[in-house]
Amino acid sequence: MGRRSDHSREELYGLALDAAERVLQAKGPKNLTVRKVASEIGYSHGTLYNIFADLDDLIVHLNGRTLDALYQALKDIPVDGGPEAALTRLSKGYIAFTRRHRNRWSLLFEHHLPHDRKLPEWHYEKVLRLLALVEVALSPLFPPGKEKERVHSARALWSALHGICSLEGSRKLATHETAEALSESLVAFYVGGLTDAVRKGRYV
Amino acid sequence: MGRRSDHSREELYGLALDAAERVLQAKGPKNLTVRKVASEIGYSHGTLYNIFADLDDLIVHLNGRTLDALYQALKDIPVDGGPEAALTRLSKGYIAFTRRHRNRWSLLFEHHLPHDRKLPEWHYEKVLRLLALVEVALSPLFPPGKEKERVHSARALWSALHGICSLEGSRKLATHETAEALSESLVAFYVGGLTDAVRKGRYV
DNA sequence: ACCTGAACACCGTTCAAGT
DNA sequence: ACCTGAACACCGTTCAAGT
Repeated sequence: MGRRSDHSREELYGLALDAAERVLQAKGPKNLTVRKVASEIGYSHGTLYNIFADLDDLIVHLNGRTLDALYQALKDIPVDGGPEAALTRLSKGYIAFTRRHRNRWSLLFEHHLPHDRKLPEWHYEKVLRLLALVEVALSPLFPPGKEKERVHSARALWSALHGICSLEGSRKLATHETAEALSESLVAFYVGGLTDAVRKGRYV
Repeated sequence: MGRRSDHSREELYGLALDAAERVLQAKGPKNLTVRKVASEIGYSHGTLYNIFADLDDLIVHLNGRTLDALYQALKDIPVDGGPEAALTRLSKGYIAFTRRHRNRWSLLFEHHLPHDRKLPEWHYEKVLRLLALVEVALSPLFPPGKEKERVHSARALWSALHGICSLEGSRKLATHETAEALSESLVAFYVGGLTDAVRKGRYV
């Protein structure tokens, strides 16, 4: 056969990732295959290798879109009313996203590149943009000069929330505490302890 | 061909899981295949289906062993010196385990059964046994009658620690905070806030 | 009763051949 | 320049056939 040029390279890129998201959402990570994505967009499987280096590369780009979608879901959440209120709202938004997009969110964290390959720089930028939202929510607790401590707390809370959603989704926690309940108390006690430490001048 | 009975069914079960752990540790989850495990123990791949229902079933049993190994690694950690000290020691033990057995630990949490299948009861018992260690460490903070609140806190801390180790292992946190540092401050502030709340009679 | 290996329906990846 | 599909080296799973 040969060139069809029904779609430009950019269109094909978008179509492929749209199709990949549909397959992922409907059939789960195990069924996200090069061949299914190709057939979904009406091209042969070989064509996908013109757009992506391989399946790992396709997934990395798909995960980039998931990070963008997560940012869009969280970026307009108000951060007034103090750290605890702000972080509780952020957590609820995050939890809602993981529930609505369970498979996309799972793939984001459960897909691993081979050890000799690294994620592109833009992946980390997308993550940092999300972490910045947590840092803003925490900022009332950290005076200028304590940026490193604020970053540290944002990482800790982000990781903790990740773990809560991860175990809820995988149903491996052996009980039925909701992610909301766990994160709410975690945020409350963590911010409580942090506030107290800050008052005494003890950071991290 | 036919029966060899070089090994009893029980021996075969143990040999297969030993081999699976070796393959997993050396080559990662993606290379943990029925055929590689079978060839590792010198049997044809068909034989594994006499011992396990399928690959998922083999992995569930392998994960059971990982939970046992984790329990063995944590069960003798002293819980004296107060909740913060005890939880810090538990966290360090947990983190060390995830580092030493990265692939086994990843498979434990990243393997998912199809939606219509559920984990065996003994899996949850093994998880509960681990959570009980956290509950014991927390017990000085919870008087009799507050068991539900203690369970809740143990779940929250366990999930949070899981998230910290998970993101560290996957290198998706975009920074180089160690799991030790994150968990140490998390435990300190969480226990600090919890202690304060308890003093004021406010649980969960 | 247990074990084998052919057979089947899938994979990811490559690449000569076509337009 | 782009696209196809055969080819290859793998998978998981089943099961008739052998001992």
